[in-house]
Amino acid sequence: VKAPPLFSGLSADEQREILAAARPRQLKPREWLAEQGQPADIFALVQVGHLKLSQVSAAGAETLVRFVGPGDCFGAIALVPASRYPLSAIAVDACRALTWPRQVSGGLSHRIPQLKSNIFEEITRRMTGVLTMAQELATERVPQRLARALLRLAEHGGTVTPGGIEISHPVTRQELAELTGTTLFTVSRLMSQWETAGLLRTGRGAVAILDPDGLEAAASAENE
Amino acid sequence: VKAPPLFSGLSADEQREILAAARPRQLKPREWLAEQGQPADIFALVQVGHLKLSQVSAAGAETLVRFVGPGDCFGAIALVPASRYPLSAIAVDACRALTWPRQVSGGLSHRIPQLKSNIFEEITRRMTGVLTMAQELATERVPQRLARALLRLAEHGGTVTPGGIEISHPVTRQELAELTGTTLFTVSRLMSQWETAGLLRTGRGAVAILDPDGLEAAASAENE
DNA sequence: CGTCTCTTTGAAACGCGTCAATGGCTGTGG
DNA sequence: CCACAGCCATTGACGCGTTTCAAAGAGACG
Repeated sequence: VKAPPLFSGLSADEQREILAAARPRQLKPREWLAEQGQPADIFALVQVGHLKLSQVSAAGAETLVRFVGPGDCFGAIALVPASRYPLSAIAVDACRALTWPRQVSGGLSHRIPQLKSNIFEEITRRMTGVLTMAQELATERVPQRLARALLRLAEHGGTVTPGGIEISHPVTRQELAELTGTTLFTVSRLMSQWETAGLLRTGRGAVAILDPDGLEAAASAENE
Repeated sequence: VKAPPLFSGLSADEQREILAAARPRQLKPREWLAEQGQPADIFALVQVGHLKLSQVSAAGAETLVRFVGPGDCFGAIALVPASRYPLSAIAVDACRALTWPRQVSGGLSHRIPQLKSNIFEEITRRMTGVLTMAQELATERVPQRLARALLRLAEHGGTVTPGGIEISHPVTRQELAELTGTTLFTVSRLMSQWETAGLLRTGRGAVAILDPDGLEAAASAENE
């Protein structure tokens, strides 16, 4: 496990102080770490496993915002007083995370300005990510959005194997659909098409990308 | 002009210090304040007029993210070292804004932690805004997205007149289309439909909402 | 008064959502 | 060890919402 970007620029003493204040937590698959609409109590850093962040609209539609893997943090909004989570965080596999209650994280980020800056930087990174996501939803077609989503998943949390880049956590068609703003049917159709074209391999809840460049081409192609 | 949320919780002295460090700037319509991809040099607070924040994708498609009106700030990313603007800021009408170069805003936010917290809070607010925007793009139909976008514009920067709530800056069909992820044709069709239904009044680059509740109903209706 | 930008409306094509039915993998209990 | 139940995935047919393309009208501005 390498040092997460959250700790960059911090002295060993500071890192120790932060770690000492953390409360480790184990999560079973499908267990909730945060619930949309509830007070934003904790800030968390995932060490092992993956969370999925999803949002349900007033109409009841579910959207998947992103996956949070080892070294990624979640819940920066907990640093803002009296805030509530805009989305829910659910473990997709067995998970270990460090958590800091609001009071503690607030105190730490106050005492260690560099930590606050790191979280600030992380937030702006996330912001540009969400912006490009919105951009794609607004302007691109389903095949391109799906291809890009797969490439991002592979790049962010993929493990390289002889058989291609495997996405290192379970992903269902339904989840890919919620991530790209489409239906599981369309996802299924596109992925079997790509599988016969030799671009990727799929299993139940698993995806491996064989030909990233080919997918990239599918992502930028205007017409099939 | 009332105090912007950016200054909340700051002492008069602190506010004076911040204002003293600002560089006022005048913008003509269509003038650029920031350009996507360029180093994020300045943080800005709009006093008069409106900016539009828009993003162009690699494919050349243009998306409108939001409008920035009096009291709103822009460019929090300038507080992050070596960052670049993820979008462009362009004046839609005559504009006056206070601007702080990166060095200055960085120093101020370092010296005045409350200012940094305010900007942090603003960022998280923007984040949840962009998240619901993505949510809507992913799950809702064009009429609902457009109705909501109009209601938001009216709520955020609308002026109440005897003839309804007017959106206080020029907005073209094209811009509404870029805001909602559709085409100006569809926007035009929907708006003339709503105009004959008595929900709103339109002119060239102007919109006034007559019946917010009616629009709200159109926004939540599953089928027409 | 002419030009440019913004807007309207129509008709046709198509992407993709929707519904329905089937098939396969996984884990569980007899 | 086999059978069942439940979840996940596949595939087809159909219909509707939107985009696309074309062409013309209406304000605004110099």
